Amino acid sequence: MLELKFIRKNPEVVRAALEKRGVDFDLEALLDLDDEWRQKLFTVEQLKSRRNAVSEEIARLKKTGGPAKALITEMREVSQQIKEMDAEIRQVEERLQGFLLQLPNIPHPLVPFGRDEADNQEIRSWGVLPAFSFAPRPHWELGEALNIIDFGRGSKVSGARFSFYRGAGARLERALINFMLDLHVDRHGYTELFPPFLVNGRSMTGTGQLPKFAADMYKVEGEDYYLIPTAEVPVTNFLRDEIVEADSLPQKYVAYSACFRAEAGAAGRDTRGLIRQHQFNKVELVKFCRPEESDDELEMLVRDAEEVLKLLGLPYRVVLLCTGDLGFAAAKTYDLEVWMPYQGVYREISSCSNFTDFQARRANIRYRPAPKAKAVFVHTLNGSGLAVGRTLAAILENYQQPDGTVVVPEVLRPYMGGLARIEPE
RNA sequence: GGAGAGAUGGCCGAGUAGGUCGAAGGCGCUCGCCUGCUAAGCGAGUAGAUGGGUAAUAGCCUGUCUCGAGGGUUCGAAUCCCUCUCUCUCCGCCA
Repeated sequence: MLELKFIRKNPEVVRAALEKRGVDFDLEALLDLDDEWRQKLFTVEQLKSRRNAVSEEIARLKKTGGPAKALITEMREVSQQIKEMDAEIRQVEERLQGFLLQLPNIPHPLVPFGRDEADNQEIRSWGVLPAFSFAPRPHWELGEALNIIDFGRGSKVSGARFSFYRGAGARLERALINFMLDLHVDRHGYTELFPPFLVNGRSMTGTGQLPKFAADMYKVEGEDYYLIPTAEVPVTNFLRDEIVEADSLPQKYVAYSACFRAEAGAAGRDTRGLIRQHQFNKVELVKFCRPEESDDELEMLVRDAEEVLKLLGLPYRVVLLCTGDLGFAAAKTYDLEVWMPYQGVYREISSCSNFTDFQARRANIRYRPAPKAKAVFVHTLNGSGLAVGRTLAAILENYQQPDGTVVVPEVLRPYMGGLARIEPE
């Protein structure tokens, strides 16, 4: 959410941001509404001021036995007016709030202009693409042949885009989660959280999923519970409505969670394999920091996520999203894309964003720069570190052998009971 | 799920026969004084949000709202009524 005052004073900045994003938004309507709101507010506050003054006067008169009758009658009238105006103002505020919640964040100045993902900028790449003496197979074939992933039973038990991991597959998934958590906790200094997987509507609004993206999420029927699409939601809302200690910043958290996505509108894309599932596992990194730190913190966040891929020996590249591809709440985003040999493309495996104060304003997370100073909004950042299902898929494809077995990356073996190679059972 | 108790400022905690209560007191914090240092002591200050005015960021003046949330009664509500949420205790159930 942007600050109303900021929009009021810098409408051209907001307009330019919307244009860069290619977003259609009726800024004029918002500004008109703001005008209307302030006018009404001023009028009703004058009435209230009078009522407060006269009420005191009445109290005084009653004490001294003076005549208060006429005043009371008059105030009855005024109170009625106030009630009506308050109702009007509430309506205007609701509409105003509706507008504000739909307004995306302003892109960081360094974000390249572009229409869609084709205009994203490659920043750097790492690793040597594996050379195969045979045609590399897709991870879903490998997974089924090795009997470590079961898509058929997943759709029987739940539906399309659900799956079971089995045997070494289940263990590999778990190994990846533990490996990532350990890395970020022990080496990168994050504090581990294990969050709730169901959150309330207020939390979803805090991070920006609601009200705009309700269709992408699962909701528990009849209750104010949503299945989280990412641990970003519970972890960012961890500090909601709080004023945190200045010297506690930056605060860095890492959390494993299952993630649930309805993926409305994605039908037909990536129908096979682990790439796009309704439920998947992810290890998420979340940071809260001072505004002046967030640029650097984003760079460090990306490095922390990259480290996972390096240690796993998976080739990847880092891409800076252009204005048109940038997410609703993000000011700047780097995607990490891992090499997928079967399709011969890089696929997103992590998305690392600086949300500046956009989420913090919605979620009301602040800190005091100095002991007596006014509390200001922190900056929030997050990034996958990494999406586990996609990582497992990448391992299967990159580490596959001519005989269909898959070599387990060195760093995961301690987590796999020493297993060095996955063979069919 | 059942029964009961509670929700007040950064924290603790007064305040219910409705009217100078945005709120006593304490702690904490800030500034100053005092003091070889530290501690103690003394004095002053110390909620947030928001509209308007003024001021080239600070600040200052002024209005409004906020005592869990929402609604109601009333000229006037922290105080009365209704609904909801959360917390605690006991019971039940359960991993």
